[in-house]
Amino acid sequence: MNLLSRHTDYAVRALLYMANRVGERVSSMDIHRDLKLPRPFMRKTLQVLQKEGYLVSVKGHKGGFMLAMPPQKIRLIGLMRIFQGDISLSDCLFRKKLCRCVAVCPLRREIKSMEAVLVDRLSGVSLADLMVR
Amino acid sequence: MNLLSRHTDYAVRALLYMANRVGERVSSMDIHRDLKLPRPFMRKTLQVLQKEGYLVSVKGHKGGFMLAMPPQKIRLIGLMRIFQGDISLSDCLFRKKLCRCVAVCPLRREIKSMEAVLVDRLSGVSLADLMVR
DNA sequence: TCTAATGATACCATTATTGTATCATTTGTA
DNA sequence: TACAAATGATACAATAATGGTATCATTAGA
Ligand code: FES
Ligand code: FES
Repeated sequence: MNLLSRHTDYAVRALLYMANRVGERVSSMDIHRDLKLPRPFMRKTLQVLQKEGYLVSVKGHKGGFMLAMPPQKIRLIGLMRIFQGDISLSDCLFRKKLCRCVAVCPLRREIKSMEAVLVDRLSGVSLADLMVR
Repeated sequence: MNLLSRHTDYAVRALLYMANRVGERVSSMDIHRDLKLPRPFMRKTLQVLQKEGYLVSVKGHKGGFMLAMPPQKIRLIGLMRIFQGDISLSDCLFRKKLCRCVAVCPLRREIKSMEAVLVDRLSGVSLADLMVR
């Protein structure tokens, strides 16, 4: 099971890269060169991060990106939500609900429990945590 | 996030249907008629269930399927494993690992914890549980 | 003014999932 | 015995999600 999409994956890597170069302007070219991520695709990732307020961008020659907030504030769950939508498991695991009334569903408590744990664990992870490796 | 594939979904529905008709032979046509599942596709689902030992099949005229075990023994996690493979979150959430050495990864404990909860919760759910709705 | 960068967007490719069709084989029944 | 109704096996097709490329306009430093 794949919890992260490429966009999320690349976002973390790119942000991590920039977190290690605070103060510098980092271009998509830099990241591409050093991290070997497919440039045009990852460029879109960065643009989204900029729109979402995670990055500050400077256009033009010698332009590039910089973190818009400290690594402690960037949390994995936030990035996942941006690129993969809400990680809710919804009311029912099935495509069309199985039980007459969701309120009586014997699976509901399990579903909510799983959901809570996932969100909780992922919320606990910040970019800063990943820097200390 | 979608935890169940169509095959798993259909498997549960079909098995549930049969669990309510113990002793009878249920054909794919019956299920199709009553549950409105796409027949050729769901037929494959049934064939897999047969191969995996969940169903006994009888070929020929008036043939069909029957549960090969009591509903208490059929667990959601088992069906998921068959149709969707292991639900392991693997060692690293990322496509290529982020950390020098997985052993030092700060995410590992979270990953394992999430995995354990998922498997645990899903293991707790049997077909019998879903019948009482 | 040239060049190297981002912004925006349209398009393409790949893969996974979902679904259909077909034919061989089996078996109850008229 | 022939027919019909079922599964077994398998190949094929459609769809959707994901991943990736290309292009052009705009911006700004040298
Ligand atoms: S409503 Fe979905 S399993 Fe009960
Ligand atoms: S090895 Fe994957 S995040 Fe650490």
